[in-house]
Amino acid sequence: MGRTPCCEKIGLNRGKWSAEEDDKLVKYIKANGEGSWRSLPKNAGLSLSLLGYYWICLLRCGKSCRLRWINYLRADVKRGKFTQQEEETIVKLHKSLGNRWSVIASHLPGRTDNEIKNYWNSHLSRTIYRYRFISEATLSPEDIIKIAKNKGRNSKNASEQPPSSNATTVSSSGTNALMVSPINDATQGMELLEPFIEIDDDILMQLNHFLQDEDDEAARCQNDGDRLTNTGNRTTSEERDGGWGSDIDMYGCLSPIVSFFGDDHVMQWDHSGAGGDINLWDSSDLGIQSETRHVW
DNA sequence: AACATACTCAACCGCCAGGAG
DNA sequence: ACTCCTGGCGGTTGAGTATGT
Repeated sequence: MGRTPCCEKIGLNRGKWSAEEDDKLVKYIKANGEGSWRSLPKNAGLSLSLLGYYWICLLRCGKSCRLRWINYLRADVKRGKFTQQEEETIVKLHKSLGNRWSVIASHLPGRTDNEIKNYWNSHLSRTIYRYRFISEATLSPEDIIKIAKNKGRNSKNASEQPPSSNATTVSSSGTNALMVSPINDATQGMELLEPFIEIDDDILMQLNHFLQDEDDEAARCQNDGDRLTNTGNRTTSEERDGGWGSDIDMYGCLSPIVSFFGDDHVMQWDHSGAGGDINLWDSSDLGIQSETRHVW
């Protein structure tokens, strides 16, 4: 015999909770305490409705009652916008704990796991993935939050403040061999709305190899006495490779996978599967300029 | 003004662990 | 030892809303 469901699927009252239902639930729990969720709907009177001449049975599921109480009706539930400190705590804890929302919530008094999960999914996660390459090495929680606030459908709005530029410049040394200019260079006037996908480790590795190759090539060019134009602490790519260079600025996951922002153009790359080629194209140039690179 | 698109978040779903019998 | 029940958790959905075109 299989498990009986927590509640009957037929005759359930679903959807938004009415003020009347909230009132009944609060009064019942204040009188009888939490627990016994299965029997609570009936005991609390969250079950009977008069329809014409008939009493009909529309039970709230016990789990639904529990969720409503825990997430919204409890006296100690804090509502409203997350503070800067709370956001930083979420980012830090998520980095170490992952999607263990209840544990994260235990560090944020008054916040529920559901609320934190929603906030993460709608505000912070996309930023993390878009800026994964940068964030893993260089972005502080504060920067991630600032970027998250700067993104969204209003991202074209010039009144929005770009994120801070400190701590976002990395040298071209290191595993990723990236030279990243200050974030605000890239976010100004940029559309950050494209759908994202998570970059898996395989893609990461391939991209890292690709970037390493590019960096090596740049080093060879310098050794060979190629004339490179330096702008501040980075080098433009325009004078070599016909525009495809290693000293590129990478800012995240534009569709389909990731984009690079050079000095005045956007480069995207497409991934054709495990190993093989990636296709680069300059999306800021309507005349499709593309190049295929073998990366494995 | 109307429509399309993107975003938010309350609520639901299925799974799992632990306890009771 | 086994079954069943309950509470708890994380993932997902979809209605409502905001914003862009």
